[in-house]
Amino acid sequence: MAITQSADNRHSKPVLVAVNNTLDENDGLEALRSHALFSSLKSNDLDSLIHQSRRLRLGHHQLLYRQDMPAHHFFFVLSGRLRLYRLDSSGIDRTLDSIAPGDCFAEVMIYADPPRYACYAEALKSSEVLMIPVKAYQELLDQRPEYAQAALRHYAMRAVSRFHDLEIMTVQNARDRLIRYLIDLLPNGTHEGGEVELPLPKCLVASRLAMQPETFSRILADLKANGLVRVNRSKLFISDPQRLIAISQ
Amino acid sequence: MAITQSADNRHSKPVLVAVNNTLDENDGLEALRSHALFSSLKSNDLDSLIHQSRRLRLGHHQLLYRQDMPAHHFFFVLSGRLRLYRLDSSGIDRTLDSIAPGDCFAEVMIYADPPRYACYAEALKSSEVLMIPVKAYQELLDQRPEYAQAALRHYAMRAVSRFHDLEIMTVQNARDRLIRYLIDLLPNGTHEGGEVELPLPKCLVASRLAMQPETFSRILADLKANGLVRVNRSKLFISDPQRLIAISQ
DNA sequence: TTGAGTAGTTGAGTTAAGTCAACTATTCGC
DNA sequence: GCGAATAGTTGACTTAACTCAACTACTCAA
Repeated sequence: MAITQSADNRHSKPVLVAVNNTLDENDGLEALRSHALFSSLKSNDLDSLIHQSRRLRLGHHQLLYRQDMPAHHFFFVLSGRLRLYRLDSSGIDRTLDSIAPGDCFAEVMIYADPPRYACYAEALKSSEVLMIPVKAYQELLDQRPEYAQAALRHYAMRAVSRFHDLEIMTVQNARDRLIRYLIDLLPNGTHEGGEVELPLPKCLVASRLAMQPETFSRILADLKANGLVRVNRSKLFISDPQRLIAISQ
Repeated sequence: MAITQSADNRHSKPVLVAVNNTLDENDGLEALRSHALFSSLKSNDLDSLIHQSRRLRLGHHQLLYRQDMPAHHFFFVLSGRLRLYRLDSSGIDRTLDSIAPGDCFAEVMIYADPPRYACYAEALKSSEVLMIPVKAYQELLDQRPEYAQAALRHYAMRAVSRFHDLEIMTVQNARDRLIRYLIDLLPNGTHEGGEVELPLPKCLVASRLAMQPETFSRILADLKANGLVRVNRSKLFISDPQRLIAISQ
């Protein structure tokens, strides 16, 4: 069955209206089975949850949900990439996070009353997500309270991760914020160099780090000129993270 | 029995060494019973948890725990006030949160492996905290998995709250960050004015908002000169929050 | 109560980062 | 593969915020 959704883009558009395709294909669900939230679930419990979920395709810049909208679903990213952002009273768009395939998100407001999304979520490119009904998950937790431990662990990690994000933002100058952001993207910590891919377009990384796109561009050009990073589109190669850290002081 | 603790202050000192006073006094525990984490606990389960906990007095500037220290306890504030901070590689002290009586904290790393504290915690003035052993709480959750739901709700709220803190920090100028910080301190939202008390000394609020103390002082002086706030030590009176929001654009 | 130490304020000069504008490069839909 | 729209870069100029310094006001403990 077709995915029914209002197809508008950007801030102006209505969002998810109704979706009724059943999830008959099984591809992409291995990642779901190995996610920390679901790996402890008994096979039939997970199957039941998946059965009640829907697969949803999103186009470039398509909005998945709005801030303060009642939250009936949470999401698992099968492919593509999404971003979370908030709009303040003056309508300024503040990017707060990006979500990659294999990530589970939007759980944050589930236990608020009434449950509402804490931000906007939109696709950065064409993406596919699994919509998991909050009600189905809560019923599962009611039946098997031992599953809550995995959820607890997941939330605790998320809180620590946001705490760390906040730490970076208390760094007072733009260059050092950017350097710390890049270091955190390195998979193997600070001892090994490596290639990192910016999880957002540069202008949105700039917004996430509370600086102007021009400032971001200039800082990156300067790091490049000093041989600290090599830049190839959204891919950055950092050969010596220790040197980067050293200059950020 | 006496509280045994190395009594040094500030960054140099060792911390909690051993504590062995039993919690025989009962005052201050009503707040604990009404905390979201514990209010759903059966009376005897909570009593057992309290029985395994210890009351701890902290002096002004005394350190409770260090970042990366194994986390054997989490804490409930009975009186006083604490702050959470991190030290980066250059030793700069970054204040990230303050904790008031009735708050429960340090839970964040409990489910990491190995469980470790994600930051430093120190008393801002003489304070009293309840040290709850992580092990005792985990055993309780193992026995009664239904209790995990309350913990889940608590963590979810914390994650949203950190998310919101992050949003403020993506605001690019110091004045608007300070205004949004003040607005968030108002108990009744933005429609009513009121008096707020800064939860940290001004120099630490400045650090929390990624600005210099001088900048903080100048912005506050300017808001005062424009009749937007009245300042009395750490107490601020905001008569018209809407006007404050209006100028922050 | 006093005096040392910390916290907060104010001024003057400097610098980092924002703004505006012009331009180039890239992406995506047709 | 073309062209419009978006994203990214660079330069010139302006402004917000930092730095350093001098000072005042608290706080706490002897």
